[in-house]
Amino acid sequence: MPMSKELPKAYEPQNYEDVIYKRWEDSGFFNPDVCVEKDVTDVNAKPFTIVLPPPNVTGTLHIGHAMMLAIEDLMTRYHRMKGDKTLWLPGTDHAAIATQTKVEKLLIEKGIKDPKKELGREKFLDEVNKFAQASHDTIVNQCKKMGSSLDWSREAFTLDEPRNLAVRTVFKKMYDDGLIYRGYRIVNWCPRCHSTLADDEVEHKDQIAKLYTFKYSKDFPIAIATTRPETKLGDTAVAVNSTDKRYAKYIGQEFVIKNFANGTDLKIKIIGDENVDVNFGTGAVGVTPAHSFADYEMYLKNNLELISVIDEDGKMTASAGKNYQGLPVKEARTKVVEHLVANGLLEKEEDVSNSLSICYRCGYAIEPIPSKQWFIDVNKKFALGDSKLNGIKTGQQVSLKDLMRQVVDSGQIEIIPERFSKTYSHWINNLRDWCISRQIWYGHQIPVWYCLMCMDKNNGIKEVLFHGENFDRTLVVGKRNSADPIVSVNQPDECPTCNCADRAKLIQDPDTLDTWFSSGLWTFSTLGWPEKTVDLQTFHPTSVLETGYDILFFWVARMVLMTTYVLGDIPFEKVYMHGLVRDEQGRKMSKSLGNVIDPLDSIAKYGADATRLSLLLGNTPGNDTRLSEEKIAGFRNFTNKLWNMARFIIANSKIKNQNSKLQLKIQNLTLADKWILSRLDATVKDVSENIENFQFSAAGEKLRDFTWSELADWYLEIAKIEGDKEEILQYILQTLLKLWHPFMPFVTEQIWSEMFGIDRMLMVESWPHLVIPTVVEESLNDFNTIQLIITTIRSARADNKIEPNKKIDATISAGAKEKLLIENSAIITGLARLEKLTIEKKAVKPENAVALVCGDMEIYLDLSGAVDIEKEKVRLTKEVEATEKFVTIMNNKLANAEFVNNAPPAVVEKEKQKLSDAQTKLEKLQTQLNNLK
RNA sequence: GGGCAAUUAGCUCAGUUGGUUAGAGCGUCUCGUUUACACCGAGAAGGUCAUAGGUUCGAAUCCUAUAUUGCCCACCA
Repeated sequence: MPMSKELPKAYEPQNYEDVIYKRWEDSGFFNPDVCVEKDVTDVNAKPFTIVLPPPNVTGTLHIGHAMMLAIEDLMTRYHRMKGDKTLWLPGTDHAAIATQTKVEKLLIEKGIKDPKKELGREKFLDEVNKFAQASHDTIVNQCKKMGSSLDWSREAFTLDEPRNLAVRTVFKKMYDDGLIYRGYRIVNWCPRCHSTLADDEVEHKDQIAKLYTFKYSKDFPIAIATTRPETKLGDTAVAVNSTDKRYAKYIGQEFVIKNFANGTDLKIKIIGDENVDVNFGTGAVGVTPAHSFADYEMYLKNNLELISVIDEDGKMTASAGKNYQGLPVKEARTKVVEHLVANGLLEKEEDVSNSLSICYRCGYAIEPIPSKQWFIDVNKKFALGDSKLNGIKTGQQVSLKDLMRQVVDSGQIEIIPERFSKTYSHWINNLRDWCISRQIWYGHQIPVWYCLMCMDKNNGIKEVLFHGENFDRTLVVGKRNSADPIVSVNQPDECPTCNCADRAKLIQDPDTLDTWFSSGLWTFSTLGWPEKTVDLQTFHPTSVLETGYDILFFWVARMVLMTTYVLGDIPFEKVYMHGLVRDEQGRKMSKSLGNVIDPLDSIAKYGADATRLSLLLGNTPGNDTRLSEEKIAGFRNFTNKLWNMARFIIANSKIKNQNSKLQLKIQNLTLADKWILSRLDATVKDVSENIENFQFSAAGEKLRDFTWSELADWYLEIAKIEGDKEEILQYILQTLLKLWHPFMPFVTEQIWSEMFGIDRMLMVESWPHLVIPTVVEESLNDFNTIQLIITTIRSARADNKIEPNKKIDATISAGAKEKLLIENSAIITGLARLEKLTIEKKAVKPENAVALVCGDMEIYLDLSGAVDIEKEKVRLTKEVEATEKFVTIMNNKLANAEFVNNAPPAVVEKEKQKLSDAQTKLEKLQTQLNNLK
């Protein structure tokens, strides 16, 4: 492959990106089983695994996903180059409620009024699957556009057959261990989604509500306050604090209110409860066991009656009386209030702020209603099988909560940033049993069957068994004598109780599982569990789980729960949490605000590399970050800068380096060479460390600073002056491309291929190591001296408005540094644009020269009368003042015995050096100032 | 109501265990078509690190209050 020396002047990402991705993919190197011949072959290659947090198949990826992909690809590419056996495993999530809701909406827009009813379960699911497939394809394409080096051969879906088997297997195991149970209790119900929600799927929105204070009837002795008068039709008690002198005497009494609010009769028992706040409202609470979690607790404690007055559609039930039956809650509220007013029962109506519970998927108000549902018991103790958990023995009695808490407390799982560990612990402490059944069709159907034969032989107890539109809602069946349903991984052939083998009599629970049940298994279900696969053995526990802090509870905690329970092991060693991507004003990006940055647009306009950099740099772990188009454009500029640096180096290189096994000759290096190499080494070291420590932004910033401010601004310019640098420039460029590759894979790979052809891919090159055995501290200082001289002269030129093209003469009085300056005078002359440079040991000020202080040297510039003496005086005076101030501060500091005695000697020594430097400088400045006068 | 965070240059943010005369990018100003790059180069201006106390030889950094902002959790009816 001949070297192309004519690279285009500007880097145009769209000309290369797709081609490069295809080349990567075709190479097979995304798959860790495909080996690469490495310079250093590590037979014991360490596995490094990340599972991709599966994006929901509800649509397309947003910029937050792009950030996730950028960070994970960075880690993946870094570890791959380091020689680890690196797997980044892709997949998508069926996102049950979200996807079903979305498809329903789309079908309604298409003109189907009630999609579920009109299509039926099977046809409706066909529609959902079609949508999910299309969405999946878009997502995969977007991942590729971002340059994600995912191993597509292992792709998984939370609802595919292998994952379904994992779900069924875990369900059965949990049921057998007594951790899954079916119970009748208050659940969060979304009347719009027609399903239960887990506690953490409920969001809270602050609102101003009306608080009504009233009595049930004229004869009732206690007034109560409520924001939901319509629920009072289901009240069965009034709770007061037993220490409350006003009401204590009533505790234990029962009152009957005839035809409350023209609805129904109420039987109210007065109970004492310590949780009632004497100072809020009237100090008395109407207890509605069926529609309040708190009241439900009182119901259990006090053996009250439970009357359900709101149904699954958010409408009043028959129990509320026939005047209310079928009314939406808001209308019922109005009606109750009207009654209270009309009968003089309302004592007060005031505005209070409280929080409204809403569904996190659709925003609709949640109703707490009693319902029979499946739950996971998080407090029940069970014997843990094989334990690889720190501090928990095999066979030990533990609860799921114990497991979740222990692995983080013990440090076996590290959460980054650390503060999220606290949030996590707090959440676990407040965790209640997890309601896992959902009354929707899209998802893993619960692996439970009921035998109709057994149920027919009922003992007279009736209950509504199932929910759901399509299921016969009037199906009222008896409780089986044997209370246990049939829980099985696969459809049972016969009923173990009555032995009937008629499959038609065995009906499966129509409900599906919470989507997080299946995503909780993600780290091991994707690796083939419940089969004992090589993948599972090799890649589990995974190394890092990288995700947004917004799903710490939903997902991260659930994975910890499931994995510790099922495998007795942790799902991942580290959790790295990134923040949200916001717009330039700090607002959330949303379609309605029109402030969305679509990653695909950004890639099309600025390239995938620039898009990635804008998401990787300038932020810190766990903190939200603001993104603007200007920021992305800035990084586009940088990719172009790198391109042009490479263009320059390649164009000036005579070396046809086909194998890149470049042996740098460390002898015969100039000062600048030593400097840049030691800076490069330091950069390699810093960048590696930063990446290992999850400081991706810091890593990228250091790399950028090296690339732009040191390599481009200084060394490349020096290389033009000193010449004969092909070898070292090649070395630097190659190393630099490797370092940048995890951040911006496309442009680096493209440059690499311009140098070596397409047969050798940068993606699988070895991560660079250090070349200079020891850091040459002296070289660094010496080079800094040269830099300082050049900047000082440049600055003086600018201050005195010397034309950039006009060359001037300079004399440097250098003392001990004379030799150094003579050796590097070409650099100084070139970069400071000098005609003639004279270096002397002793200061002799030429005629018409302006004098500058530069460290412990003096510089005289022949500006041929261009100097503005007055301006120069002002400048010098300012500098004298600043230096004087500093000298004073340092003098005081060093005169302070306590500082000298207490501070570490190294610090004191450093301060002394600073002072003496400053004093030398001050003397010279003052002399110069005096000379001007 | 409880908890967590943030408050540093005009803007966006760094500042890793207390030892800096407090940094970067963008923006601003001045100058510039030097054959890698105007998606560029050179130079410059700009901050009493929210406020008030305290600890310390030494505080942007640790502690205590206060203010403002954001987020999370929570059954005050």
